[in-house]
Formats: sequence, structure tokens, C-alpha cells
Amino acid sequence: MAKYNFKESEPRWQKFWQEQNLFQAEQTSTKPKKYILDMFPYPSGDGLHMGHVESYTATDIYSRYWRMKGFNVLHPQGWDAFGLPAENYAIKTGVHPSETTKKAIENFTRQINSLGFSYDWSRELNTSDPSYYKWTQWLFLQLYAAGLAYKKKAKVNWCDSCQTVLANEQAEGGVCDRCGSMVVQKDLEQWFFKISDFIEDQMVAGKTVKGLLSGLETVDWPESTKAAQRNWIGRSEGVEMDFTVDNSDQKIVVFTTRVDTIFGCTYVVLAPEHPLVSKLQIENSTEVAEYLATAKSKTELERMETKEKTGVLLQGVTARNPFTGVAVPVFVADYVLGGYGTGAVMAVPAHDQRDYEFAVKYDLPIVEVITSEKNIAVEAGQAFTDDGKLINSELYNGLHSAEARQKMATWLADNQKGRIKVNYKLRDWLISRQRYWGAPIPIIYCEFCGVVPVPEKDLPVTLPTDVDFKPTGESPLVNSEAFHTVICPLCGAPARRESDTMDTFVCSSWYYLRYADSENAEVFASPEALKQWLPVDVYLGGAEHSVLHLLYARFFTKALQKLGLVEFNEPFLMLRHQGIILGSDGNKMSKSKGNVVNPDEIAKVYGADALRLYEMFMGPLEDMKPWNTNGIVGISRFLDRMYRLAEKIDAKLTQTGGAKVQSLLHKTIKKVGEDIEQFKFNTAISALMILLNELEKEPVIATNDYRFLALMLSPLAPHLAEEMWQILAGEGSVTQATWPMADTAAMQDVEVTMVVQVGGKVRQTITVAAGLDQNAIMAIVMADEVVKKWVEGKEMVKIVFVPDKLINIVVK
RNA sequence: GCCGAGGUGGUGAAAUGGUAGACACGCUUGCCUUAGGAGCAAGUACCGCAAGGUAUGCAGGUUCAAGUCCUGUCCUCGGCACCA
Repeated sequence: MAKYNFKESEPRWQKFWQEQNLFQAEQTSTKPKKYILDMFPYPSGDGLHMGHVESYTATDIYSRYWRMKGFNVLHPQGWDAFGLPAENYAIKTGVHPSETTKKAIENFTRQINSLGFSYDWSRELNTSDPSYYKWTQWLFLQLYAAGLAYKKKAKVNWCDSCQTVLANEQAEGGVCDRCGSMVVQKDLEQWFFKISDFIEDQMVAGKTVKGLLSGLETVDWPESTKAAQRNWIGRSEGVEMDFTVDNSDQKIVVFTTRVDTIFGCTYVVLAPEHPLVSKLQIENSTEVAEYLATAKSKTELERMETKEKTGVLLQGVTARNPFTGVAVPVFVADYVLGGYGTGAVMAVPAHDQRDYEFAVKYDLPIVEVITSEKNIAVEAGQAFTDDGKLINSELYNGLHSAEARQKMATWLADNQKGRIKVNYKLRDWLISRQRYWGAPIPIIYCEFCGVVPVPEKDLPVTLPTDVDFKPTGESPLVNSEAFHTVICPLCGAPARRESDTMDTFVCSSWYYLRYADSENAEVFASPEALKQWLPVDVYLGGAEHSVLHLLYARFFTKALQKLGLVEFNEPFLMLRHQGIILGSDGNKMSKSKGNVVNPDEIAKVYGADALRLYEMFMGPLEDMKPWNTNGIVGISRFLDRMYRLAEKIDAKLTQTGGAKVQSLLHKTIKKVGEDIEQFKFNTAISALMILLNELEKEPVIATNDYRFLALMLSPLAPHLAEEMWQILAGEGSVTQATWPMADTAAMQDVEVTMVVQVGGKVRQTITVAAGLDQNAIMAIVMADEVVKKWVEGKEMVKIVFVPDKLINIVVK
């Protein structure tokens, strides 16, 4: 029998599957549905990398498996095609982004098909196609009409090198996500989505719907991803309270989570951006102005790197502690952030490390009001920041922190000096970008009518294609007269078109809805199609999207639910991440490190099945794993041996081997199915290897048993499985066959190996008939020479018996 | 600092509280040959001649029995971070 020739076989089957249209989801079906989705790729010029292959293989196995189990599977693929790299490339070379993108998509498509992935290409979508972004714009208008998209002047992150603003999520640590250059703060008019409206649960059409926080409890997602989102949202409960300013009608509102420490407040601090700084009567206003100027000139990064606390006393200004009525000095200092809480804090040096450092530097009083109940020694030079028992706090003395917080909040409310307040770190989502290669924001500015949404009939607002990509460093949209100059849809006066485009994350926040009905020209997706397919049952992609894409997509779903456009609350019921595949040197694959392994090259040498299987065999899907080309030969051998096992097929034989082999076979059927359902592909493959090792010891193989192998391999190594199916002269394609049922009766062991322990230590193993009771086993064991030796002369205290597994004789 | 996930052979890794290291790579020895990115057989945690003992980051604990459960501690990776 000839060796398995993947080079000939793989393209042949890929063509066959395409021609037979085997992977198209059924529009009408009585089968249960399963929507299995990959995060769609950005079609970069570099082509597919190992991480794509890992993720797409996992969902492919999963999809093929559920099809064999009789499910109507929707497994689509598309392109997240807008974005900066194509535009920057255009500015550098003059090649239009649509051309670059088109080429990249062709290459991606070729690569994906060459690995035998079973996508339903009839639903392919491309976010840069007007037929898609028409609906991105339409959805924007729905949000605008509902007040969920708004424009405001705000301090925003600006990247000078990318010439655009960035979302907070894209400017973490004061550095541009894309190019790594320093982000500066600018005051600009920008478009925002009101993501902050959806943090908590709310009433929609008389029903409570889950917000971004509590919704996390309803989905099957990795704990780390849920935690990252909670972290990013940054909910904290506390109180806001008013410090009245002496000789003024102003008051300083501070936010704190530790109102229990209020009696230790010895000063108040305003952020440099705080509006009161310019309103108060300050004696040393020149000094303060100088401080504000230096604080403003610092970049985010500098401000964070400076450990030393700085600030200036506002001379002539004092504020009154709402509880004690005591006057305290007021400072302006940049360790207080303008953008969080009220931009003002009460300082309690004894119980807050930052306030402590500041107080030491400026020689301010430190008053202890909390003592540890656990007798923990407070380190010298440190504030005691734990909860404890109150002291020096008048009638609150002796209370525990938690108790005191409640009572104090009540007192504040009763006396109208404060209120319970919840703060969040999450800001509204800044979605406008000063770039060309994105979906235009469908807004027109009219001198008379103001902000006018583009009428639905005029959608899509298409990108001008006749623009010049001269390397000016600026988006060509800015200079496109034809694009800018429009007529106001309301009054007909000359008007100006919004020239900003939307963040690409807007496009990817709803694409999973479009797959349900990707060809529809009337609506973004029909209610029937949405009802048939959504929500997504299983979603797979990189953990780097834990906050950005996944949070935005959840927001979009919740917003559309509120608008009555979808009927569900969470878009992705189950989420898994593929782990990063590192280079063989243990570093992240990168061109500069020269450790990149190209999937095309590997597939050429070992075949698509071997590449797919090896990536799954390397370890748990979610783990980070170093690539090792040597390891793939083990998989190659396994596939060859599977194929060659056919040489032993004896058509007259009804079953391979004895009861033991049959038991293993059916146990394997059960295990492989269970493992695939749990994304444990590594152990599914090893189970098949164990089975193969056993079957190879048999002189002859029954046709039906070989058939089981082909069926089990079909999701994992689909090309080889088809070839094996042909050897059996099976009907049609194994891809359309039904997943085998494990025979429970055959799985019963006739003989078992039992462990014999004496005093908890393994002393002997015995092979006995299955199902023997304790007495029978004891009789066998006590006759055993080795066991006798260990038990001799000792008193048997207890026998622990686990049927068919273990017997432990506890001796004294 | 806070939150999350982890620490098991030379390597990638297995293990519903029940024989730790399955499966695979690599390595050692042998066989075979249509010299192929072959195939087959045996072996491969550590100490010990053996009997046996020791091993899942470290220290304790629970249990007849712990990689697995509990307490503490160290380290690695990921996210957030002057968030009051």
C-alpha cells in the first residue's frame, strides 16, 4: 500500500467540499443551531500566522464535530478590513488601501482554504465594503437618535505620529497602541458612544436587563477576561461630601471610599484641572499659576513616572470638614487626577499612603483615627490603610470601619452634606478618528440647522476613491473638497460633511450580527435571521481583545437591545482564547527576532492535517506554547500509521481483537467526543494515538472498526479521514457522516488492574476479573507473597476498598 | 500595590482525592532495508547491587490515601495602576 500522499489528496478534497457546498448553514432547518465564530482577522500583508491557524483549527474541529452530531452549524468568516496599516502603507507608496486590502484578502482566503477550514463563505463580509459600512453608519444614526452617540469637547488622547485621537483603551500608559509614540492631551470636539450608560442593570420595556458588570456573571468566559473587564470598568463605592470654603459661596466636593477616616482629614487637595482653582480667591495666585503650567506641560507618562509628590498651598483658602466643622488648608497637586471622581480629595495622611508622603514633605499634621484590630505593627514611614476600629472620631469611636462608613453616609445624607456615590474608571467611548480608511461618520453640519444626521436614503456615505495619497502625513479626506461640500438635507443650504471616520472597533462591534443575514440590503439583519442564529454560541480569539473589542461588542449588543433591534443581552455565550504560539526560542514570534514560522511552509512539507493536528496536540488550547518543528514529525507518523492500518483490514472480520480492544475502542469514541466538546484537543488526539498503538498489535482489523477511526478523525484531520473513508468504499463523504455512538456495553471491562496498598503505600498490583467484591479481593491479596510480607505481624486496622480500582490495608 | 492564571522529567505535556510522568518529541541499544524527512523492537524521573527509598516551587495541615483539598510563603506570566 502506498504511503499517504497529502500533496495530492488535500487539494482534491478541498475542491470537493467547496463544490459540494458542504459547509453552508441551512437557512431553514429542524436541527438545533450552533453559531461558532472566530474573531475575524485584519487582512494584513503578512498573511496568516500560527495563531490564526491555532484558533481556526479549534473552531473547525468544533464545527465539523457538531455537524456530525446533527446540528445546523453557522461557521462564517470575514474581514476586519479598515485600519491604519493599509492607510499608512498608502501614504508611503501611493497604493490605495482598497487595493492592498483586496490582495491581502485573496492571500488569506487561499491560505485558509489550503488548511481545509470548513467556513460558510456564502456569508463572507468585509467591513470596508459599502454594503457593510452602510449598516455601520445606520447603526450610528440609531445610537445618535437615541442620545447614545454625542459630540462633546473633551480632553482627548492625541497621537501626533498617527495624526488622530485615540480611545482611552488605545492609549494605555500614555503611549499610542499603534505606533508606540507618546500621546498628548488635547481639547477637541469629538464623537462619543455612551458606554457608561450600560455599566449597571437597567429597565428596558419593563424588564430588567443586565449591564456590562452583572452580565459577565451570565456568560461562560475565562475568569481572567471577566476580571480584566471588571478591572477596566473600575467600579468603586463611596460617598461624595461637601467641604464649604470659608469666606466664599463655593464648596469643594470630594469623593472617598474611606469616609470612616474623615476625622483624620488634615487637608484637601484639588487636581490642577479642577475648575475651582481659577474661581477661588488665592493670595499666591502667581505661584499657583506657575504650578498649573508645569503640571500641564507634563505628559501622562511623566506625570506617572514622577514618584515625588508636588503641590502648592492655596494661601488664604480654607475648607470646613463637614463632620467636625474644623478648617483645613487646601492644596493643588497633580497626584490628584482631574478625570476621576470629583477631581478633589480629602487627605488623610495617617491612612492613605499618597497623602502620607505628601504630608511628610509639606510638614502637615498626621492624625490617626483607625487602629488595627489584628495587632499588626504599622511599618514606620507607612500609612495604615486597612480597615480597623475607629479612634479620635467622637461618637463614632469604637465602630468598625465598615459600620462607620454606613453610619457616616447616613449622617451626611440626613444633614445634606453628602451622598452615597458610585464611581467608575470607564469613560465613554471616543469613536471619531481623523483618518481616511474607516467608515465615514454620517453627519452633516449646517450653518442654520446645526448637526444634521444624513438621511437613511442617502446611506452609505461612501469614501471618495479619487483621492491623492501623497506622503503629506495627513489623511486625504481632509483635503477632499468633493467629499466635504454638501447640501443640508433639511434646508438645502450649503453645508459641510463630517470628515472624521469611525474607530475600526465600531465596525467589529456588530459584525457577528451581520453573518446571520449578510446579503440583506434592506436591514442590517432581519429579525428572523437574528432570532435563528444569535447569540453566538462559541466565540474564539486572542486574549489581547479582553477589554477593547469584547467590551465594545457587549456594549453594542446592550445598546441595540435597548433600541429594540435585538432580543438578547450578551453577544457571546461562551468565549475561549487561543494561547500565543511562541517561536522555538521561547520568544514571541517577530520578524526582528527572526523566529517566525510560516504556516504555508509547514503545510507544504507536512500537510495541512499534520499542521492542524500538531497545533492542537502541543498543549491546552489556552496555554502559551513554544513552536517546535521537530514535534510535528510525531503527528506525521501518526497520520501515516492510521492510513496504513488499512492494510490489515479483513472484510470477513466482524470485530477487531477481543473484549479488551473493543472496550478501548468504545471508551475512545466517548473520550474523543467529550474532549472535543471541551476544547481539550490535545488529549483527544492522544486518546486516538493510544487506540492506534493497540490496534497495530492486532493481526487483522475489522472494517467497521476502521470506519470508527475515519469518523473520529474527520473533524481533526479531515483530508486523511476522507481518504480512509474511500478505502472503506463508504457512502459519499465522511464529512457528512454521523458521529459514532459509543457502545456502553462494550466499554465494560472484563479484567481490571487493581492497586494494592498497605498503609497507604503501593505494594502490589493485581489483575483480576472486574466486579469482584471486597471479600474476594481480600482473599486474593492475602495470598500474595509481597502483600503478606508487608502485613505480617501487624494489626489490620481498616480496609479501604474501591471496587475495580484499589484496596488499601491499613495496619498498625 | 490590586485583580487573574500558573509552577510536574532533557522538551511539549497527562492525571473524577486512588499506580505521578499517559501521549508525543528527543535520546540509548538492537533489528530490517525497496537508504526513507523511513519502519520495527526494547529502554529512558532520581538514589541504590538489590530489597527498597525519594520525587509534582517551598513549609506546614486534613485524609487510609494529596500534583489534586486547606493555611502560609516564594517565584513566573497576563491585566490594571497616584482611581482617593
